[in-house]
Amino acid sequence: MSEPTDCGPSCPTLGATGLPELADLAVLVRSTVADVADRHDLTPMQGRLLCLLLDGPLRMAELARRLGVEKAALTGLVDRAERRSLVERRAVPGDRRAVLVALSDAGTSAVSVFHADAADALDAMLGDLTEEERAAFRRMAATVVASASASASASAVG
Amino acid sequence: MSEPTDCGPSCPTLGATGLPELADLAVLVRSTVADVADRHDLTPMQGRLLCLLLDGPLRMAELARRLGVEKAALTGLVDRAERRSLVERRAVPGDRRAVLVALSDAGTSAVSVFHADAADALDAMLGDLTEEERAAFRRMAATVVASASASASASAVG
DNA sequence: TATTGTTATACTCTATAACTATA
DNA sequence: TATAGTTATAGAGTATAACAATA
Repeated sequence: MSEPTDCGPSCPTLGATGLPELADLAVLVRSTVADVADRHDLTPMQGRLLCLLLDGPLRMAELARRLGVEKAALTGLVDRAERRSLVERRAVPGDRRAVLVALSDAGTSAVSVFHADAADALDAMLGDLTEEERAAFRRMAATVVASASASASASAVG
Repeated sequence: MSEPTDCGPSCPTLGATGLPELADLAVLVRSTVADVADRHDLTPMQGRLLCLLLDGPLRMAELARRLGVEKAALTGLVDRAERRSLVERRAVPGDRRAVLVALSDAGTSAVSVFHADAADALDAMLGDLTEEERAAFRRMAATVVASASASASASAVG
């Protein structure tokens, strides 16, 4: 009989989901954010979409790129968000093919409370770590995300 | 005009997805695991399902609980995995209502390579951290996940 | 011709409610 | 009656391919 969990000295321990700690953490973060979104009557994806628009309107193509979905999928996401009056489509002066997606007033209100609550919930998730650990953890998370973005850009260029 | 990203001294910086570092990290982990699953012709959810069965067969109810989905949703997940010959439904001696879900031979092969590749990919994701940082990071991730599981059990009991 | 976005289609994942079979 | 699981239904999210309009 094989022993699936005994895969060598560097084998990541099987956690709650049978995957490495990092995968378990991601599942936990996801469900935490999903709960917050749910309390604000948003889907998790709508939460992400609205958060991306906090800094200003974006074109469909750019939004799709940042969300990591195909443009055809984004059409549906924006359709549903627009139907719920969270965002609006605007024309781009000078290019009649393009579409700018912007937060509506309702979307702006919704996303500010959602963003604050999500940040609080994720903060609370780290409650068992010391202040120093939390800071280190966030810094390392940011490092990892940044280096991943960097290699993504690099492979897109090269 | 409001400045959505300026929400006070403890405001988590808007990252790649407009959410805190932890949310960005979760998105990154998710997409990394999804890529690995895709290379093995699995959906990410099938990957999780199979990993949970690595330690042995589980009942539908227990599997649903561990995956964090409703039992009705699990029926579909198991249907599709069974249709692809990754898992099989077995009878539970002594309770003819119950169903045990077990890895098939094909599922066992599939999950071992998937699990190893996912672990490697997540390891590689931490490549920009030092050895000590990686260890600390994994330990903190495990702590956070464990304390979340603990409070989940506590609220289920109390 | 190339680019921007939408439509058409098909799937996975998910929840809720109603149901069947068994305990 | 209570529990284990399925069926029915509806909707979100996703990809691929084909398309329209504009550049």
